[in-house]
Amino acid sequence: MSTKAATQTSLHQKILGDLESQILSGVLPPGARIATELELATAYDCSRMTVSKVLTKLAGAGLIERRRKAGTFVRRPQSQAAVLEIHDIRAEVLALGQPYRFELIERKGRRANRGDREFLGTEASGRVLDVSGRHFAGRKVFCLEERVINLTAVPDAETVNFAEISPGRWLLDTVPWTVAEHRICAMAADRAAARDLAIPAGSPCLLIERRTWRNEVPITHVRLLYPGDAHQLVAHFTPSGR
Amino acid sequence: MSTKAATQTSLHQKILGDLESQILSGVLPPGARIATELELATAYDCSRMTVSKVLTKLAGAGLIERRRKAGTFVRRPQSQAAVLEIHDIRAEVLALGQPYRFELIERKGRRANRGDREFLGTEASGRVLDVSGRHFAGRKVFCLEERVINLTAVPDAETVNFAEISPGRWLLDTVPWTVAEHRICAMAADRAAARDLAIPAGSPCLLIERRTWRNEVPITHVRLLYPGDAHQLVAHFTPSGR
DNA sequence: GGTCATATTATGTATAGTCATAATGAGGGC
DNA sequence: GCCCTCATTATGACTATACATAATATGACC
Repeated sequence: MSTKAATQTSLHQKILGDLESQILSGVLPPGARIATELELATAYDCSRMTVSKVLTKLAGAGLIERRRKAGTFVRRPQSQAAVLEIHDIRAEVLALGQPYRFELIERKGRRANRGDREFLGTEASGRVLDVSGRHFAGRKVFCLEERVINLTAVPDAETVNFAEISPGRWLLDTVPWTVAEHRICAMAADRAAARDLAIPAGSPCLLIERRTWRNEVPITHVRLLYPGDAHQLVAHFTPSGR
Repeated sequence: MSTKAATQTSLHQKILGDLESQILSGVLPPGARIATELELATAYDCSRMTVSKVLTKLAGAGLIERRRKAGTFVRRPQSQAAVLEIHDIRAEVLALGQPYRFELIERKGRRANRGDREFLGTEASGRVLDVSGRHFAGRKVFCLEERVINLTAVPDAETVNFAEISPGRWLLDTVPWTVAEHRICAMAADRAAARDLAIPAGSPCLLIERRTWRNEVPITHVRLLYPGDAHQLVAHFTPSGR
């Protein structure tokens, strides 16, 4: 149609913004039917492709639902999903303006036992590496780490000196994960944990368990224990992905 | 899997899958330059638009970075981000196969005080509504809720009977949020909380604080206290958004 | 009046081009 | 050498079109 005067914001951005704000402001309530691609295309005086791309993006962000023949509908906000950023511990400590240090407590290779098998799956007769250590922020213990590494998947781990580089950091650089599962809960520090964290036994702690895979192959299982109120996870959410 | 629909996966999906696995498997390491759109288009014998859409999607997912003239590069996995699903408490309890009940403890309107002001911002002289209650799973207390609702933004809340519908559910249906911020930490139950949760004082609890806005306007601030080990947050992550 | 085939409609995928924009690199003038 | 200009290049935005696919609406037939 019109050889558009490309101003600062692209038409794509404009349509996206318009629809987004209409949905979020309630002008288009959940369940409402949005104009068809063709109607929007004529309304904005552009081609259907442009509108289609915008709607595809909104659908990907979960704001709308598209059904062939039926049309496009505003989705009811259902399961609230928040993007939780899990930072590298070293970066997190440095961001607080404190000096970082990792201290290795123990490190030993062994055969996988019954407990590991649940994570490692059926083909579970291989060796694993136990690594535990403490992350320090200044003089205070920031977090306690207990890790099991699947040596079948990551044989190189056997020869790494984890006193120099924390296992989390090394793994992240060496074998990036493709799938991760986190479990977060509160628990009381048992005697051993209390000693390592230098807090009273029974104090509340935040436990983050993370299991990571790389292409279906289990890589590592880590338990991070943070002393109670000292640590906070912060998750931020804005709909439609940015 | 062998349904009629699955006979031909779209070219879009194929290219996306190919690139994704090449990046995740390390064939294309971080920093590596990906073939140009035109090269990929000829390689897959398709138009540049198709390749471009795939790359746009991968860029949106944060797997790659695109720079004009320079080309497209594999991004170094940086801040690990996990998608944390925060479910509706009622749905969560029902999913456990337990009967759900919400019990209102207290409800009272008042003027915003200094503590609220931090959240409500400068224009803070309005009224707020304090609501507290308990979510039950069967006979056990599932979670304790303390909420502050900004009555300036949601005047209707004043007349709702929260003994019938939990404030969280009502707000979700009435004023969907556009931005939410979560803070998660562990803390010991104080005497009042211990009484309401029917657990010993000092037991570890998981505290989730959530503040939500709708178009820059603060809506509500809620503290959810879960008895320690009873509750787990589960976050799952797969790169490139599905 | 109920069932099946068909037309219609709206989205989904893909093409082959145009023009715009940003960054790089090469050459020219001082 | 250094700065500036200009051509090159790869992505970015968009068009107009085509055909595929899924779901609904319609109508013929028994």
